[in-house]
Amino acid sequence: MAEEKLTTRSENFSEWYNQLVLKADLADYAPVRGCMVVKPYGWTLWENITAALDKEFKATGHVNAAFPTLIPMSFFEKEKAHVEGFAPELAVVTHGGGELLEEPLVVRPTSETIIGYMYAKWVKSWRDLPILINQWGSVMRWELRTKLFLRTAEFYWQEGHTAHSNPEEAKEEMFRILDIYANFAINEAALPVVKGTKSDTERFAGAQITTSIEGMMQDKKALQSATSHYFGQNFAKAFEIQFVDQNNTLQFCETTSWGLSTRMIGAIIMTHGDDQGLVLPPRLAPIQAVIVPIFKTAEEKARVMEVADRIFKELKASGIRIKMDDRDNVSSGFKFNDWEMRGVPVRIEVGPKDVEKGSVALARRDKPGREGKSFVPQSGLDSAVSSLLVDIQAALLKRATEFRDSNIHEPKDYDDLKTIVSDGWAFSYWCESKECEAKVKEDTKATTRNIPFDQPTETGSCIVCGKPSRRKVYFAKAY
RNA sequence: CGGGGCGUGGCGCAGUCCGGCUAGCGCGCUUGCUUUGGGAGCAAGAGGUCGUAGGUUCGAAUCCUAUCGCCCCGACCA
Repeated sequence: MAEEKLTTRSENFSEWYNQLVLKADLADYAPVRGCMVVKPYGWTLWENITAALDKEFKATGHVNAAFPTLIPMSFFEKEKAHVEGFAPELAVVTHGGGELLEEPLVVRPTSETIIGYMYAKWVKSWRDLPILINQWGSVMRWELRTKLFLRTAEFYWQEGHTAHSNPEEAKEEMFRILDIYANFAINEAALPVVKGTKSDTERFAGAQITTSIEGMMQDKKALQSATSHYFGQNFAKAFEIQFVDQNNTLQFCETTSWGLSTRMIGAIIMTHGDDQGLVLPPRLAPIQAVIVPIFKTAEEKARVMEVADRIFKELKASGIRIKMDDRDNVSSGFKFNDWEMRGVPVRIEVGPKDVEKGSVALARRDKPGREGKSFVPQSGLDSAVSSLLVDIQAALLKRATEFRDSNIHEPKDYDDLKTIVSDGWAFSYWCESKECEAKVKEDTKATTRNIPFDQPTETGSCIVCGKPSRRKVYFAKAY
């Protein structure tokens, strides 16, 4: 329950975020360092996210399965880059049943290895391909610096793992999924994201190509919101995932993996939230509209509740996720603030005056105060609320897109780049060398986020070294 | 891992330097009455091995030793 004012975003963005997560009732700190409890309200939001994605995965031919949490340590040593990437953050089980284990077991930080092992068992012929499996679950990475939803030791996600007979099909899969992520982010979460390819240094451990969607948070830092990887034959060779093709030749598979996590919730918070609290996109909000009845006397209560109950039933019947706040131990003013903290898109106030006039007060969460409040007739309220939800969804995307666009700049020279990334994203030509990337990071703490797919046709020169460059990249400080 | 800070009712803190009666305060919680259109008021209550263990002392939240944990700041990560 919300009881006090939030630290404002301008005072301390990080503190604003920490307080908001707790006060909006999304999650709480668990007794184990770096672990979180996702509370029912936060989990319902996650369920709405998973439902939308799961539908798209299935529509594109994927099926769900479950692989074990524990993975033999030796599996990680089979792919060199993979083990080097993940070794520092593995949690390892050394004992079972009171006995020291012969081989330590890793609590999965991601499942490429065990799934690769299983795929090797399952794939014999080109007829077995492609394999398109997704898993919903949690993974563990021993993080040193944690933050609820953005970086916790254990987090929830989906990981898709596919095996194909040729590189074209595998790459197509990688791009198909990235599109699903981007469309989800834009259309469901109202997050304007950029799609692109990661640089060599930012690539996933063991991948040949990593693509990502990147969003800009209100502090102008970038947040990688989902990734889709093409592995080539790296994991197929490490785990001997082989098939006999139509010409009776033994071939290695081409594999991919892709994931989207509860970090998405962090992106929603930091993109849409304001100083009153959480602001949820209507399509994902656990509660889309809340009714706050207002009355003084028992006689008023009877009249108000009759109308409020009728409205509740009507809106529910029209498919709106609606909540009646009939608590009698807190004031109406408290309820207004409370639901604003939780980010409910629409509030419907019903008081004695509304009963007389046949109206209600509608307040939209994306425009706090008087500006977002209007008085509408009770008749036809279901369609009024439905269209308001659509308006809010669109307004959130528009606002976030304008914010992002007004904070991406093209630097004239290297000094200009330094200035830009101190408070925004820089978009510029880059020669794609590790050296220039490292120099920017050292000078500014900004990293390359991704190289967007949409590129100008003409070439340019690297913003760091001046060498001829084919593509532009986003530089930004990132979470 | 390096640097800084903190452990006292559910939460936020005071008290610790300089040991002393029954460990306080705010918020929240319970009950009752009055309230309710932007974070209500009054009254009466419940709730604490002072992180843990050991030591010094007539007496320890306070002094000593050890230990555990958490938060913040610096190198990797969805």
